[in-house]
Amino acid sequence: MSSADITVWQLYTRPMGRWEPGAGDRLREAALALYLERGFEQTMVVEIADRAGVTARTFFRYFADKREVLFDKAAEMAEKSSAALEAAPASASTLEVVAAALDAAADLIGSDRELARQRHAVITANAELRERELSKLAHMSAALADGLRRRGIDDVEATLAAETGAAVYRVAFQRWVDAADDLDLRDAIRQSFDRLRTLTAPG
Amino acid sequence: MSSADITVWQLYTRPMGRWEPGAGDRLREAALALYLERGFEQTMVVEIADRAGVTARTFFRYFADKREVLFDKAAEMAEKSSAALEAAPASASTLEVVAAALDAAADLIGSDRELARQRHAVITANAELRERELSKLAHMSAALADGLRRRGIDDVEATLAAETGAAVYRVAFQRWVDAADDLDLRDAIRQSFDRLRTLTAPG
DNA sequence: CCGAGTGATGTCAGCTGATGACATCAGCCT
DNA sequence: AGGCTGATGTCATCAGCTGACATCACTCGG
Repeated sequence: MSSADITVWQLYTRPMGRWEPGAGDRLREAALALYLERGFEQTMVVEIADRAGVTARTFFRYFADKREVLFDKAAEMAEKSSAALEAAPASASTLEVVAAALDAAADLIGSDRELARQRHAVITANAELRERELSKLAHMSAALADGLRRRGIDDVEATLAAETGAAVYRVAFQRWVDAADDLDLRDAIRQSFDRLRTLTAPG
Repeated sequence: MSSADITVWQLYTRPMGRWEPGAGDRLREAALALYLERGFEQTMVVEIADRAGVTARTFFRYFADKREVLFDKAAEMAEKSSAALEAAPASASTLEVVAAALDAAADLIGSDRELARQRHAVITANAELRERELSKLAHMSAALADGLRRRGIDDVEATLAAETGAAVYRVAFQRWVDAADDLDLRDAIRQSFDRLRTLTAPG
């Protein structure tokens, strides 16, 4: 790294240690900012790394690929919702359990809609990122299905319930992001579930 | 291309024309065979091209990327199911229309289970390919939702019905591929729909 | 207080996927 | 015959990604 590449944090906030801590967070912030400014494809990994004050090699030590920098918190979401599913009362119906899991997921990202909007704008603008998002949601769905099976629900019903839950979440999230008023994400999920029941009800 | 790279078809079946026709099909076959033999990541594009008797540059003229060679027929599936949706009687309920669309899709791939199994084995073995498959299914779901909206169904219900249909299809396809007996894909879809109705029914 | 060990990072070399620019040439059309 | 077209080959180049190894501030036991 040449001296011309020294960034602001290096000049002003170098308290101790050989490197500034929090490289992962700096990379996440830098990536989101650049993806917003210039688009995902037009942003090179070395540029993200430069803005974060590290090398491209370090980027790939934190994130498996250029997309993952926007998604690595999704694992946490899957864990929390699985835990909520585990904690649901035994008396709850399959869909009630799924609803509880989605509520827990909503708690995690429902608090900062502006951040969610930025992320969503970047992701919807690029096919590779849309693919990765689908993949993460599918992973969450698979985790939920596993949890349901552990509750003794048979395989087909578990898979179907989890996939349906994912569909409900997708619809609710979209509505929440698009909403002009201050809609609560959990309310959107509940309403989405109600629509599903209407849809599949006879008549 | 050196003479050492000349493949069998070039030696024996060169009837006329500068190049053997059907390069796209040859590339599809070569790719599936190699992905099965050695795995997706371990197969290089140049190897697929060699087996098909073309160069890697030609591979990328037929397919946008290394994954797409397994998926470019999915567009046809989306078209056929959209057409079936269009053709459904006006009296049909939302879910009945979706079911008709899925039936049309099933017609396209339900006839060759062995091919479907090979493709499925390759795809499930690799994360990038699973991502792409989700992406294709999402594309089909979006097309179905569009068709439903054109029928006057409101946005949320259309999206929800299409996503639910995709979930039903996913479950049915998995069961069909795993089945030991000669299950019909369309029957599997119908049964999957029945399970959904049971699931969302009160009680 | 010193020397070995640790861990995060840098440096370097290299492979593979992917793309643009241009050349080639069989077959077709006039 | 001669030019046009379209599919393909050739070449150069870049960006994503990875393995191997070096570096060096910090830590900890002696």
